[in-house]
Amino acid sequence: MPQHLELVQSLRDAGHRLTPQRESVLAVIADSDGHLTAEEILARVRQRYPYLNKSAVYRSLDLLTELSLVNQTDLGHGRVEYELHRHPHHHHLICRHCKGVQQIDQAVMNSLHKKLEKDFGFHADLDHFAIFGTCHKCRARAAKSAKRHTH
Amino acid sequence: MPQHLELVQSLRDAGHRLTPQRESVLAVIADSDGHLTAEEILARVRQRYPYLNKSAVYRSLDLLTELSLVNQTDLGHGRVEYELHRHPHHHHLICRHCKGVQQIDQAVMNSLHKKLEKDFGFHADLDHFAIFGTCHKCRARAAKSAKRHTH
DNA sequence: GACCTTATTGCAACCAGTTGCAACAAACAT
DNA sequence: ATGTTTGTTGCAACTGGTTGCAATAAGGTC
Repeated sequence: MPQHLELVQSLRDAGHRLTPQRESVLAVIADSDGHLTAEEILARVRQRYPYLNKSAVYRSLDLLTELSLVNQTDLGHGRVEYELHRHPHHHHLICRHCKGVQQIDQAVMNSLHKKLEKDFGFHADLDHFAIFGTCHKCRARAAKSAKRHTH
Repeated sequence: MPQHLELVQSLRDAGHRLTPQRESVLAVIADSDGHLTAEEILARVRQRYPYLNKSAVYRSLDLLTELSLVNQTDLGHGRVEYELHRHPHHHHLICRHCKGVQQIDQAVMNSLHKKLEKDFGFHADLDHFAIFGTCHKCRARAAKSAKRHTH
């Protein structure tokens, strides 16, 4: 069974209706292996199904995210990026200063994930996480110019 | 020395100009102990300094965040919330289903923080983190209705 | 197949936040 | 004090995303 039909089945099993809009959005995401913005998804869907409103795209994406079929990631580019929820995941370290993005492995989160599960019964969506901070290059640069708290 | 003057000093030490706009924004945040939205900040600043544009507020907040004087948190309320960067921090577990927010202690992040520092030289802003996922109540509920992948 | 219920869509107005650019003013030098 | 430099602001237009509501259509029932 093609992947997106399997996903469509998850949708229906969860009690949601299958509309051509939703099916197209899901198919486009399943066909792509990278991140897609909502605008890209809208454009691609319209190639095969031109009757699509942007509200429907956003609403579909929110639903698919809620069902854990899709990941939403804000990499600080001013728009959210969407992709199929896959295993294993990776995460992103994003520098607030130089805007650089560095990919890191899922494994880094394993112990945190377990801890949240154990201590709080909370199932965290730690797949495809965006962590903001300062990369080692920018830290060195900042240390020079900052003479704070030395008075 | 009052707190916000100390913060003002950090601004100047980092090579930025001190404008009445920035000073007012910082003073308002330093005066409040909870989260403030940009709109609330704008309204409060205008009580003491009416000549303030919303762009200046957002630009000030971005700068203050970059200097680690302020935290920005997206708790899923549709707008970002701002507050003074304080120690020790806390974090939030936010349920995507019931939208419930649960506060957890900074300590949960300690080992992750150290690992990112050690392995990647990355200084993560893990203070005031928002972690989305599913709380234990909603997990139980979801397990019932989802018959996915059982075919 | 026709009917009914109610989830979903399209639309247009809206909201939070961003941007390009000309006008302005902090900080520094004279 | 005055002038110069250049970082910062105000403004208005814009962007990505959301919302309320009437119209539509998916999926179930007979």
